[in-house]
Amino acid sequence: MRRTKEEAGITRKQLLEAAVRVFSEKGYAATRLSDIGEEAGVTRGAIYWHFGNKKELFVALYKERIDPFFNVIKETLNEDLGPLAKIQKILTVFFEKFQCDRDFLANQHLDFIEMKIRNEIPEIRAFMKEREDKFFEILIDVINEGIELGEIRKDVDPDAVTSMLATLIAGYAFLSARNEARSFVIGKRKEIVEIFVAGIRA
Amino acid sequence: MRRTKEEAGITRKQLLEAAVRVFSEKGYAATRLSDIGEEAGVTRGAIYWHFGNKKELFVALYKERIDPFFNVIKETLNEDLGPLAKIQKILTVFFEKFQCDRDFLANQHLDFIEMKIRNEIPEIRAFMKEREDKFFEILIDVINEGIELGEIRKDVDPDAVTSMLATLIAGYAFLSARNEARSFVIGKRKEIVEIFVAGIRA
DNA sequence: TAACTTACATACGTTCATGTATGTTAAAAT
DNA sequence: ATTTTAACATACATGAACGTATGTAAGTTA
Repeated sequence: MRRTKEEAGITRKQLLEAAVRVFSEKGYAATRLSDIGEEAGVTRGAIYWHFGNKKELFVALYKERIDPFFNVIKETLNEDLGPLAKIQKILTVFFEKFQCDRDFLANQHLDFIEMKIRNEIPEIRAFMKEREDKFFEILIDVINEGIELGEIRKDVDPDAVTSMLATLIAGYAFLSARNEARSFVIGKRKEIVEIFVAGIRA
Repeated sequence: MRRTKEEAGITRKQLLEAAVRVFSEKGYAATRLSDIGEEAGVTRGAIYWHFGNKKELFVALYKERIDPFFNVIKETLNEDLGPLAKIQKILTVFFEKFQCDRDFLANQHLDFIEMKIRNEIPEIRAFMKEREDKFFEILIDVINEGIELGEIRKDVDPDAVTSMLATLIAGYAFLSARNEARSFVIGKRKEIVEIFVAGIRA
């Protein structure tokens, strides 16, 4: 039964992918390691071999998945666009990701779950905070730039704009995750972005 | 040990109150009925007597708690205000409630939990959808009124405004629930409302 | 090719929460 | 006053999931 290193790597990946699906469907506490094993076509033995235990599987998963999430922002910021257009695009891209990329959605769902077990795994807390802080920092810079260029109202608080962006993303993610058989909120993403932009445009 | 009917009613209430606290702290799967019992100063026996089992306890709790939630909106809508001011106030009241009223936040937390166990309890789904649909209907009317009165831009989609409102509420609730040691998003609620209103004002 | 190790599978023990069955006491009912 | 029953507490049975210990066959190294 002994697999090659390459094959073992594949199993590991399959386990992580299975874990995203099961965790995001059932939540952390309610998923059994046997569920994940079945999804991946192996037994729990494989999980204990690769990750040690349930908690560490989750942490590994979380760390692996969260960076691509933030990279969406980085990529958008590197494009050749004005500050306001960048802000607009970030929201748009996020919303579209939530709608199209089911894996991405499941990933965000993990964040909700993580909320619950955050107390159990303080390690994740710091990990997440670091990235969020950086995200906020960069966005505030962009908004300030927009204000200087006269694209964004001078009387808005950059912190507030960033906060609102975070609120919209979190809210949309939550409503998407509920997936209330195409709740019509999901269909209005373009218009929501428009209203947001109208609210800060100079 | 036999209590009077009055005393039994009190125990029931205390059980529900304990349940909100424990469920919202630990999540559905991770809370033990003994936890709730301890919080309420009784044993699990009392829970089984009053509610039958864990699932039905949650359903009872959810149904009892969700109506006051929507009543916040109703009350605001009955006030003597213009359409735009009503919309603004609804958001403001929600945000303030989330910040000040811990019980209110806990209720919203129940909604997060419900999301995950929804498949197990289809009964709740219809219950919730009914109320949300009504909420949306009323709001759309208010927005249309605002458009007719010239308070709100003629070119915004009332559905979109309502969706955005729901998104902001869900997002703010989520970020409040995370309670990231007063994440500064929470402090920007006034400004977020202002930006939203600016985005739809005629 | 023999010895060793990897990558799992299988079997086992233990914990722990649920639900149920039964016990108990005091309030209602008669 | 006695009987009944409501409102729990206690004890128990069941099962599920975790983690661990052990088995094992195939790769890897010497």
